Amino acid sequence: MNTTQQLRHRPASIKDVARVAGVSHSTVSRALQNSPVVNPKTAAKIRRIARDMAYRPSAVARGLVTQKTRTIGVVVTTIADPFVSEVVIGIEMAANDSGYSVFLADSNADPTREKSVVHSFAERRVDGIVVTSSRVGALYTPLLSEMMVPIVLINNQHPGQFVHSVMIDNLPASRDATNHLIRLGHRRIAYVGDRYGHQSDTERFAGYREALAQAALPFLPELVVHGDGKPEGGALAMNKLLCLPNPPTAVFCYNDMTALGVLRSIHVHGLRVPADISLVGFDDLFFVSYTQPQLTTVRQPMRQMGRMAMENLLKLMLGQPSAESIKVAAELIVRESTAAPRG
Amino acid sequence: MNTTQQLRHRPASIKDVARVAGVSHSTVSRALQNSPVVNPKTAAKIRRIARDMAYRPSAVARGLVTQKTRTIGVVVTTIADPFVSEVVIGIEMAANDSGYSVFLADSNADPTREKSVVHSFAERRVDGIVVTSSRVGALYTPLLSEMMVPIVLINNQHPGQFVHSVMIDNLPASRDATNHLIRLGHRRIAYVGDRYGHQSDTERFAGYREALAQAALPFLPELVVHGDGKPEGGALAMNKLLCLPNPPTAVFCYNDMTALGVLRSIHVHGLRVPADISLVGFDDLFFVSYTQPQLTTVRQPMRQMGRMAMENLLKLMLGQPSAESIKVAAELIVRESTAAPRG
DNA sequence: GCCCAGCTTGCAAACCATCGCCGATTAGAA
DNA sequence: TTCTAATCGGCGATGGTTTGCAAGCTGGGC
Repeated sequence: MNTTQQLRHRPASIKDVARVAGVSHSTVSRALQNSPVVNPKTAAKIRRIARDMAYRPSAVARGLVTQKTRTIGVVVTTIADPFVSEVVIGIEMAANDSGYSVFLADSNADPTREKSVVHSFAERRVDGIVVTSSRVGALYTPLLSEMMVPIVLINNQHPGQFVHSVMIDNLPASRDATNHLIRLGHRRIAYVGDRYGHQSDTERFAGYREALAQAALPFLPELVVHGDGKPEGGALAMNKLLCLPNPPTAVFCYNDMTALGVLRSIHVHGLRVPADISLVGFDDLFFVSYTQPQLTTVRQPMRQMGRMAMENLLKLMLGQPSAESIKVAAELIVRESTAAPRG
Repeated sequence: MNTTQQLRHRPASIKDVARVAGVSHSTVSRALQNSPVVNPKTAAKIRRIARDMAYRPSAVARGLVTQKTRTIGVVVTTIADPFVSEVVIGIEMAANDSGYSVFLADSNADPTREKSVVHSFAERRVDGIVVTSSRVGALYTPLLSEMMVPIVLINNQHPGQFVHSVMIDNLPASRDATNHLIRLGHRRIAYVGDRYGHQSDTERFAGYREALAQAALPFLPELVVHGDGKPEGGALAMNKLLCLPNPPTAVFCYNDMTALGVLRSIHVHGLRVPADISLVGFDDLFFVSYTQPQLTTVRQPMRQMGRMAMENLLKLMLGQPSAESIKVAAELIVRESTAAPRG
């Protein structure tokens, strides 16, 4: 049952390899880095021995001398959010392509956790940080920049010279989505937002208003409600809308998770999508092509955004010039959940 | 735009703190570890100075001398799978509670990636590894054990003294789910599995057969099809079942992702759940309470399983005795997608 | 007034790699 | 044969911590 004894074994060090190969440890180091100064035959021999001994250079020792860990930290509110996990995949793939490993930390939007996450990243001496969080706490950013490490924010912006960002171009995306509903003939279009104060929400809301204004439709404050970016909040918010004396004929949601709850609420009230109410989401998460009906939504290239964030971070870490803020275009995906209003 | 200059700044080292405090660096080290041998007044002073200087001990230097990195590696097929991300949350929370950081790596079930992931974990000198993968490649496990590092597998088992595991108790869970359908009066119950050769699939299939046998129902091979653990595969598999001259009246799926595709396929064919066909999933992912209808499924305590894996790993790393294989019970959650067969 | 015990604190080694610098070996040319 | 230069490889410092050991200082007991 207990295997402690064998597990205590130390991995081979560069000196072990050197001893076996009959050379100094510096030569081993150079040979394994394909340095041109070491004799090809010696190098080949060393490499063979290293392979046979299953030698793996210690990244921790290397990190100590080079002062670079080739490690990045990724902070997310929760990896359980499908949007977040898609982004993380993009980050991780790009990181791996460049030989970086990623530390993952969930903050759960808890200030205490956020603080401890940042501290732990600081102690680990990560070379850079990517933050995917709908909200970058005021308390939080100074902490981050104090580390003197490049940071890239996803779908969030923050003044500060240490902090770059990759964002979806919310305004036109949300304008397009709202326009789509307007063109179908809807006049009472609701907006179900995220919690207050989140930047993406503010921008998407602005796009919604802009589209209404351009179509000379009145803005009706009672048609704007707020969820929590999750299905539960969406359902609750939709319940409110359905209690209105004159409910909306179409609903534009802050994101797909919210739309999922909204859809449920509509069904529970015995109404149908899109016959009674049209519905548009945001993100294009995997499950929205499997809801009944399939959801019309705004696609964010999540993996690509993750990749771009990492590539931006890489430039930052190498001291190369890079864009302070990258905006990426979203795409409206029309599926089955939107139609002309009844009558 | 470019901030290289300031970013090149080095974080304070223990010697910097020592210089300011007018003591040796060893005293600083001891003071910050609350060692009882250092004078309380000196310790307090050192701690204050360290705080003011925003000193963070370097985990990399510490790792080099202690030969422990307080770091674990987590390998997953893909973090985009909601089952996986829930498990990872559990792992991460438990890891954080004990001061461990986690390296995340997606393998995408690609042997080349798997190999490079293991190598990178080896170089990083992780103290332990958790693997959440439906399949632990034959190629893969020897690589892992060669590292001489404790490993915990989730929903997977593999002979080997280095490898422990946390598993859902598939057989009774799947028997219960099938029995639920049998009790409702179904006699033609299909099983939509994962790809061949995955252990969970084999066990869930066994539970299904056992329930049929106990109820003296015939086993009908044509009612067993295989997806890929994802919605796409589920939809394809269900299409096949619906082409049968005598299609099933109920379907038990390997997992919820598969069930999502199955549900879609049923709708596309103009049939309804549960009126025409009953449907049972497995996992209880967040979205199955938001499908139409809400899915009856088998709940796996995913976060808890992640936590247990980490706690088991912790014991292993400390050389404490620990269970080789932990089985956790699943729970059938009856919702709206199951009913008595028509007629 | 002296010795010794017991607190504190400092010294130095060790962990494992990288890399600048210098010395040694060898080959080639004069 | 000897000198030069090129090629190859070793020495040792370095990075930031932990920790065993030794030494310094203080104060108490005789």
